Parts: sequence; C-alpha cells; structure tokens
Amino acid sequence: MTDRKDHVEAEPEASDIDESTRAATPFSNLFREIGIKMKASADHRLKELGLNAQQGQMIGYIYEHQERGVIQADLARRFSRTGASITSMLQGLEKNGYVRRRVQEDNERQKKVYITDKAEPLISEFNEIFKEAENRVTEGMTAEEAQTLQRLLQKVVSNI
Amino acid sequence: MTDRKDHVEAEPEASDIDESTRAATPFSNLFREIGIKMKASADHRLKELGLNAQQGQMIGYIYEHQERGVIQADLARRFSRTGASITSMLQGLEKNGYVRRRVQEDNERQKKVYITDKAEPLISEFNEIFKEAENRVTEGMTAEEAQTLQRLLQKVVSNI
DNA sequence: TATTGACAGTTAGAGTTCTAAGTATTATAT
DNA sequence: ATATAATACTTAGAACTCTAACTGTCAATA
Repeated sequence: MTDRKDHVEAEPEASDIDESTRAATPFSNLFREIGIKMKASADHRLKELGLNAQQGQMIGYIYEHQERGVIQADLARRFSRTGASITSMLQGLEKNGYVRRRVQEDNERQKKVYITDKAEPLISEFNEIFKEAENRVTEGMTAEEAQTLQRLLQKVVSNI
Repeated sequence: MTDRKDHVEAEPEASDIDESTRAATPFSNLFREIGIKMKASADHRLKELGLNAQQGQMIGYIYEHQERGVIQADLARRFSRTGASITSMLQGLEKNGYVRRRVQEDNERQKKVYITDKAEPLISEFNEIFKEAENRVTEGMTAEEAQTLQRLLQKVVSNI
C-alpha cells in the first residue's frame, strides 16, 4: 500500500516488474528466474511432506536406481555437487530415516545407498508433484512450440 | 578408467549421460542443468576477483540502481531472497569493503545500500563476464531461434 | 612386492540460505 | 490519542554448500 519509492530522489520511475525483458542479459535473467520459481514451487509442495526439493529429487533418484546400485559418487555426479555435500545431505536423510547406507563388500571404499520403508510411500507423491511442475512449464504452448523449446534448451546445455 | 558399474547386479546398462533427454521430466532437468552450469561458469570467472556469482550480481544491481536508492527489501525482492539472507550477504560484502549501508533519515527502518570505491572498478569486468555468458547461451542459433527461445522462456516464466 | 597414485568418503570451517522470533519504526484504525 | 498492524531489519539456530585437508582402500607400475 505504501509507496516505497517515496524518498529522496523520488523520480516517477516505471515499475520494476519484467525487468528481465529490458536488461542487457535477458537469458541469464530468465533462466535465473525460472530456476528460482521452479525450486520455490517444488519446495512449497514438498514442504507438506517435511522435505525440500533437493531431498525429494535425491530420494526419487535413489529409488529409481537402487537396484542397479547407487553410491555417493553417483549422486555427486548426477546432482553436480561435491562429495562433501552428498555426505552432508545423506547424513541428514539418514538421521531422519529416509535412506540407509551400507559399505560395499567387494569395494570397501564405496557405500551403497538405499531408500527405507519410510520413504517408499512418498515416491508416488513426488512423481505427481514433479509431473505437475513439468506440465505447467509448457502450458498454453502448442506441441510444436514445446518441442522447439526442448530442442533449443538442449542446445543451450551443450553451449554452456 | 575403472568401471564403476562393476558390482553386484552388473547389468550392461547404457551410460548415464544425457539422461535428461530420456527422463519423464525433461524440462525440469534441462532447467536444473542449465542453472547449475551457468552458476558454475560465472563462479569460475568471478573467482579471480574473490567473489561469487551472487555477490557479483548483487554489486552490479546496486551499482545500477544506487542513484535511485536501493534498500535491502529491494534486493530481497529482486533476488527472491528473504530479508535475513540479504542481511547476511550484505554483512559479508560490507566486512570485505564492497558496500556500505546508511540508515535513511526520512525512514529510520530502512537502510540504503551503496557501492564503495573498492567495488567500482570491478563493475566493467562483471559486465563483460555476464555478457560473455549471455552470448554463449545462443551460440550456434540463428537470430530467429534466439528470439523464439526468449519468447518461449518468457511464457514459461508466466506459467510457473 | 613395495611404492605411488587414484578413488570414496569424512571432517572442519566458512558462507549462504532458510524459518522463527525479536526490536524498532512508521502507518492505520478506533 | 492510543492501540493495532505493517514494514525493515537483525539475530539465532539449522541445513546445504563449498574448499581443503584427512583417512582408508584399491589399482597401476616399477
């Protein structure tokens, strides 16, 4: 309600919204904004389950791959995090009873990671939440536009 | 060199790379990957200056807007962070001499934020680094493709 | 076989982020 | 005019992240 611009150099400026369309770095700003919003959205939904987005993704990934065997280094690669970060995250998830870790018999350097019974019933909810987020991205686009977007994003990935 | 898949359920699986193209949530994965890569790239470049990407963006934003007057709540809005995060970040930047803060005379709740002389010479380097990153995004695209990408990304922003 | 190097994971310490609770100031309403 | 609410910022405590240094295990090689 109050006008926060009502101070010293009170110039009648345009609103700040949609700044990314005027900036010299529109793509950086767009990607940053999208990342923030998607994370916020996922965090909001997963909060009911007592987890955050990163934890949800990690549990989902472990679930999908645990039969093949997942070690911490796999998670570090997959989520572009350092080994120390993975240790910290898994310690948290283990403390709260969502995962367990077991040293490999054939290679004692490695620890394999598994989902617990406590985490299993959450998987289907995760999938639903992530699928909803996925669908919202392309809302109001034609199938062709969505396909073009995906193709161009893949190009961006290979560029950077 | 070693085959890290050489353990218990040793199935001859396809490699993990490019998983985002097969996943059920290609857009989420693409955006996550792009975000991680862009941040890593910016961090790497700004490291020579003793700063990280977030600090660089914040200093740049303050520089661009300090004549109009920037208070902490503006930064929180702009960067989608809580007030507490901004306090913490600015305490760090202030300790290292990049910004200074001054309580407003006409509203003692607010603190205006300014760039110091120490930070000023870095601005042009920031701009160059961010512009390079921006250009790399659309490398190998036609002007029309880049325009399409920007348009679709704006649609994504409004969708989520 | 013994050394050397690579790999997997941990810890310690620092920075960033969050939530929750708090102080102080300003605006609104009764 | 006084009480209430909204705003701006800070602090405390926790979680996640990083780098650097460390332990322990396995692989390569001389």
